[in-house]
Amino acid sequence: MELSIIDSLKAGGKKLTKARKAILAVLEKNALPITVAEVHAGLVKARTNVDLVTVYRNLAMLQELGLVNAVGFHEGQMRYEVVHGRAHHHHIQCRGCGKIIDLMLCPLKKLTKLIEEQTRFSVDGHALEFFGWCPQCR
Amino acid sequence: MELSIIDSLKAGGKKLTKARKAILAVLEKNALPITVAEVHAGLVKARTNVDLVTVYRNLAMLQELGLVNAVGFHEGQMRYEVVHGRAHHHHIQCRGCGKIIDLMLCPLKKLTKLIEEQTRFSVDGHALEFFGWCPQCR
DNA sequence: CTCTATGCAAATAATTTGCAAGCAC
DNA sequence: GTGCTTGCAAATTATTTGCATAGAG
Repeated sequence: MELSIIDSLKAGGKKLTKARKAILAVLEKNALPITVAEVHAGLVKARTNVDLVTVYRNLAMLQELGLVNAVGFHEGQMRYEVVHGRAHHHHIQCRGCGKIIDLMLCPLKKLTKLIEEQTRFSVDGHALEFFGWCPQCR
Repeated sequence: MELSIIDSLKAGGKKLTKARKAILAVLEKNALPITVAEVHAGLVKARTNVDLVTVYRNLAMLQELGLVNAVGFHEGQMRYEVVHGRAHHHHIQCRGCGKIIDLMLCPLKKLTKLIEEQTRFSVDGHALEFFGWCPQCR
């Protein structure tokens, strides 16, 4: 059985602050991974005053606890999405307009085993993103 | 048949300068993807004076021509590797020491087709990196 | 000789750090 | 009350841009 977000915070010795509730709310409202600036903008729009630095610190903390996922599209910045309650998945981004779409698939289970045997690493994660051109941009 | 690096530069209307030769030499000496700072350090060590800005500009240009590949490990900076003469492949990085290893495999050919059908994107690339702990760090 | 490429300075953008005050538990 | 959290200011790091000069073809 899976811990709730709040339980996971407690288990990590973290407090449930106004800032954290608000940041999680913004992330949960957005299905797709968003930038730190977009999280912050979402907080401002919700009339929640949270410093940008606090957003950075909490996203890093939530990532350590495994509650959010960092996604990099080679944009010069990271994007974040909530993990909780969602199936493992990947994304594709349009090189034209930057649009992102969820891909509810992952072909890497078997491969991970193989890599562990070949490299002697213990593999505990992977990043997989696709790039291309969306119907509007191509 | 594949164009040589020099021919690819010519085809792109680019000049073969001392800086470019030196940057490509540094990249070719390193089998694994290296950071911009590491490219620059390699130039300095080879007693080639090339400004860091020139390194940035040339890596961007070489990437546009498809001669180098940008790899992101969520480190806050990009890494680059030469494409020329190498088989398509991916990497794994140790979360402890940062060590990178080549993985000479790619399981994504069929999946790409499927994604194109499902999303109506035309897919022209992907990024796939693995993370874990190397034998020394785990 | 012409047009691209480079160096230098400076700007921008993303992210991190230090420290005193605030708030959750 | 105590210690984790936050805000604010400032530092750091990565990357980009403007412009005059240098160099490849």
